[in-house]
Amino acid sequence: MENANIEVKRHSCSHILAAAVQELFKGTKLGIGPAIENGFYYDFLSDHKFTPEDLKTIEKKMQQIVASAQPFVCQKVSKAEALKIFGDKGEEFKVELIKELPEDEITIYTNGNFTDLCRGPHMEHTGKIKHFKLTHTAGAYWRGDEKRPQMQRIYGIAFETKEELNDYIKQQEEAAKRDHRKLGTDLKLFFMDEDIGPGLVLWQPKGGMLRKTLEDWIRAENLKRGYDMVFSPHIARLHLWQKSGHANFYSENMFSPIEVDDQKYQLKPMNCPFHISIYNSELRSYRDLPLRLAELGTVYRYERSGVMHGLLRVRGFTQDDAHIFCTPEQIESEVQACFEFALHIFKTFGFEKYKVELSTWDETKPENYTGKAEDWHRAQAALEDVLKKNNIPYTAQAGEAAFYGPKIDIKLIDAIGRPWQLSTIQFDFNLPERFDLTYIAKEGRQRPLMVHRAMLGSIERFIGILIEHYAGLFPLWLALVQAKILTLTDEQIPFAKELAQKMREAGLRPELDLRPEKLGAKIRQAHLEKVPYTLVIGAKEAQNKTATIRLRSGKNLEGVSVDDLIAKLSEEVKSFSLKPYFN
RNA sequence: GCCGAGGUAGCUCAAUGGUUGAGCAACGGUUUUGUAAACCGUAGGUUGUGGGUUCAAAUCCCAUCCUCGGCUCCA
Repeated sequence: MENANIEVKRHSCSHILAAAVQELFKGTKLGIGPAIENGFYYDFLSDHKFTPEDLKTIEKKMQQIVASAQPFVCQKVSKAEALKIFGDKGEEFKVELIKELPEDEITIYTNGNFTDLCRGPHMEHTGKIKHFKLTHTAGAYWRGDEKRPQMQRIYGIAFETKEELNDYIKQQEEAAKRDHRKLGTDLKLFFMDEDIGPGLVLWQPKGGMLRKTLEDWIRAENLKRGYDMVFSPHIARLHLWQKSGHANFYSENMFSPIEVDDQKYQLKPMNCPFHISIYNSELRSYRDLPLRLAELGTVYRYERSGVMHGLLRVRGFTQDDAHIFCTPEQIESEVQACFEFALHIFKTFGFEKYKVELSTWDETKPENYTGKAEDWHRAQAALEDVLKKNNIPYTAQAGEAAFYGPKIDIKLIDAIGRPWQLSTIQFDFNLPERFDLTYIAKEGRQRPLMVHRAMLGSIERFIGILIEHYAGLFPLWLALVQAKILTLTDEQIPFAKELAQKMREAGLRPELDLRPEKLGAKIRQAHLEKVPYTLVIGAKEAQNKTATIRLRSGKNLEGVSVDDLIAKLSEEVKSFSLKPYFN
């Protein structure tokens, strides 16, 4: 009830915004202005460039419209009348929309001097909307088509109460604090260098440790599940990509070829053709299947310059890629295993907010796809089945499959609510044909099915998401530095070093802070570095071979014996626990 | 790629046409310290890069690179 109401209010807000803009900037043409999550926007075409100062002026004008409590008047008009009304005003975009409306009767809403094409409903008058704020402007193509004119979009937020509005603003500020780009700099994890190039990541030692830990883990998980680890080069003859078809249908996303000895080589945008070559390097029997080839494969893709985003969208990244070659009978169990793998990952890292999408073909246009209809049906049924069996809510996206096969995608929501794709399980009916993959079965030569899958998606993106998910407070097994050992005076240096060595020997990652600083300063430093456990070593501790553990919460545990400390920490690491053992 | 906003010390920011500055970090010294910042000092910059206007440019203009917010596209 309340929700429906706020939607209406947000939508009314966009009308008030448009009214204010048209009054302040004569000749501004209107695009569309819907309600969105948390607010609204309106698209405008104007010679004037809207600045942040303009937003303040527009907001003031909006407040005036609110104060004058103009009624929203709904009128039903014929299509012809509507075309005349908006045509006379020169609202070419509205005219285009009206022409496409199937109905003959069209509703328009008027408040004050402002009239807009609109399905409604609205509040009874403009005075009902109080708690809104214009936030930012952006460019947006008319109807999302980059060949059409680009308009200026003004975004705003709107809530029922002032408290909700302020809470939202505060929440956005909190989210900004856990932005992985900010934490990446603060915690010295990674950075980009102008001299190296956009979308190309440099990992500093702390970020490198995090990455190595994650990579070791995912390798081990792959091996547990019957994958074989392979390696492949970063470039290959352009010929390979012509054979695979990438040079044709994927060229927009590829770096230009490199010429060597009159031969063209291509930086790899994908790992598939390499794994296929490995498959083809031996004569395969049905007994070899399923064959699961996995690689942390670094790929390079040309991303348009405006789309890079920290670690979440880069030009060079490492996929935890694998290709499964199997018989038709093995599809169900392989898909099930992949999906369980994905769920295991999400559970391990404590991800709860994600959405699953099933993309299938458009049954009416089989000519747009490669592969046999029976393979499509079987694969799609297997994908759908596994989602149903596991009771996973999902969005079915008919017609969204790639031309080469159906897929399941899992997207995670970042700190400010944007979705990012991580896991994907895709069938590929194209490459086995192109590379003439076969295996020998009782019935003779058969074509294997191929499943392409990435679980983390890419190491870069996954770490970006992890940083935001934990706000930099990594669980012990992933923590760059697991315990920071602080000495009170120089007297304790030998014991501190001994403790650090014992921890290292147990496979833990300690770091020493032996500076002649006050304890408070060292504590503060360790806190800012978001170290899970801070170990304070004074005369007492050195004498008794103990440590005082300061937790992230600020709580202290005194007199913990070195052996107990190491045993518990090792246990915590081994269990991949999301909760600290000492708390 | 497109629209818009930006780029000043390692980090966060100040300086609106008139000698680039502060805090933190770094370095040197003093302090040997019990739970979120000890004190004094030193060094650090071709203001992203290239060009132009001007007696004079971080500041104005042009180009270019990079970053950010979106659009479009995607792991």
